[in-house]
Amino acid sequence: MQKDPAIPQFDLPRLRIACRECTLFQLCLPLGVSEADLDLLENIIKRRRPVQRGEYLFQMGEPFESIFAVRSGSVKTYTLTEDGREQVTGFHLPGELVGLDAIGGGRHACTAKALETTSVCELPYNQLEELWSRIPSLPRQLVRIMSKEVLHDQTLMTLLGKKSAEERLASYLLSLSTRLGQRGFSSHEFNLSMSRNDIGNYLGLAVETVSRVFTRFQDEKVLTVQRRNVRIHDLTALRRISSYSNIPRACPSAN
Amino acid sequence: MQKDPAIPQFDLPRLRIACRECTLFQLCLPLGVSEADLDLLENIIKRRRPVQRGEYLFQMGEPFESIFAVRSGSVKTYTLTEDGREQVTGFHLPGELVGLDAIGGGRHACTAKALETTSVCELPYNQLEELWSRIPSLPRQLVRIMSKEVLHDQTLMTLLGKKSAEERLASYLLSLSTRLGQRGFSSHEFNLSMSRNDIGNYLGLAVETVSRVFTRFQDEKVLTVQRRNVRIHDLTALRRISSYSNIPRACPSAN
DNA sequence: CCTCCTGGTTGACCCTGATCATCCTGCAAG
DNA sequence: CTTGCAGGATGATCAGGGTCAACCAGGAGG
Repeated sequence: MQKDPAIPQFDLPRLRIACRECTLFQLCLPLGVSEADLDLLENIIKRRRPVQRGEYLFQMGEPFESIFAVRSGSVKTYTLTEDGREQVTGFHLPGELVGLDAIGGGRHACTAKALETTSVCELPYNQLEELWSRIPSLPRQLVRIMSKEVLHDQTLMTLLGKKSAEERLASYLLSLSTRLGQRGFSSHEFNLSMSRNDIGNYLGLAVETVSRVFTRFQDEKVLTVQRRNVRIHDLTALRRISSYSNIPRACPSAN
Repeated sequence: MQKDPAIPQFDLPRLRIACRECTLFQLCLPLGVSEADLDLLENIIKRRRPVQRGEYLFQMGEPFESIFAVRSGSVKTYTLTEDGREQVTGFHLPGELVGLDAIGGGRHACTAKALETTSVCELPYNQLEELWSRIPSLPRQLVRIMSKEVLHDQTLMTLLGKKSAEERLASYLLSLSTRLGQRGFSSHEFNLSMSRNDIGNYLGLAVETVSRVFTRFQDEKVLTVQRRNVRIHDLTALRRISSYSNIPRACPSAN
């Protein structure tokens, strides 16, 4: 536990990393914003002290104020179903935006919780909107990001509707692998910041099934896993498993 | 089959319904656009001749040019998976936008096919973007709509990941019922424009299961269904079924 | 060092829903 | 009227993965 007051000399410079120096520049909202306009954008960004594991960025039902960009660490978002159970809606890595689903409703539709020590940039949405007229690439990029989000969700729907347990976990690991790779981390060895419980919840599987499939993958020499550490040995195999090729009997080719 | 050339006196006035007279105004993109700016928007809208059942608005892989607003009828969108099978990603009713998932990628990520005779407004996206500087409420409304789309997809993920066959179909019918209601149609009797096949595909169920659940609902006097016609008798029951209340044993309340 | 506790693994069993096969129904074309 | 056919319904069987129960491993705290 740290003290609340400002922590001046040490943390401040670390927190003040400018967008133009940020390694995530290419993956984040500022993409396409000109050098000159970047200052305008940076002025509204609130850079927070790192969020500790288990702490919230925001909670479901809270009035919507800001969207957040993950700078380092990872965040899980989840909703509560009518009967109070958790539904994990996503895991967010550095460069990804969190809170987009709240723009339309005015309140947060999900809760965002840090899975590990995480730092984020907070973008007050009202101020962001005000910049749109001066930086037209800003709304354009936001819409593009949201479009990709929709696309991603559709992939997930296919996964949940059509894929087997093995296909789901393989797809999931591949997604993590490529996303981590794009961010400069190793794409064949990494630590899972989320529990088996979260993974299962996200993939529509029971924890036990996640465990079993992990061991099956291990038996087949596709990867090694011990606790949260994953080492992928055979990326090709993983890809083969993930794109499900259950022999379609006669290709019904619905109308 | 009609001739290609203009069809002047009869069709033109019907096709030229202005946004301000459109019953879908409240549900569509122009919401929030001022009376004065509406003309600017209308100038870029291409109103097409009705699309016949089975015809395409666009197909997967085509370069992205426009988004579409459904004016009447209905549209299904679907992608093809690696092995050539169909994955239905959504059904679109009047007032809803189609093609949003292509903005980020430059090509259409899904195919949009009319389920019945359908009329749409085509909005060339480049021109739409150019209007943003003059009509700031336009990008704001678009982002809001996309945010709701993301939200909707998340609900669907829950459905696919956690709900039983009965819960899925009940949720689906309720969604249709309310959406049709909002558009001035009856919310307790309607015709399904999509086949059992499409429904099953969308909900992650086999056709046979959809059939069986329909008959089960009928046995329980929740609704009557013959072929495509659905009459809901007990909306409350349907709601009860849809919000799954499988007694959670001990509420694992994952961390 | 022992204890507790959370998160993870493994085994036994069962149930929901997929698959396969057959049949039914309404409709369009000849 | 007959034929053909797509879409839909229904029954029998089977399996993937959920559920329950027990067990294990590592880290925190006394």
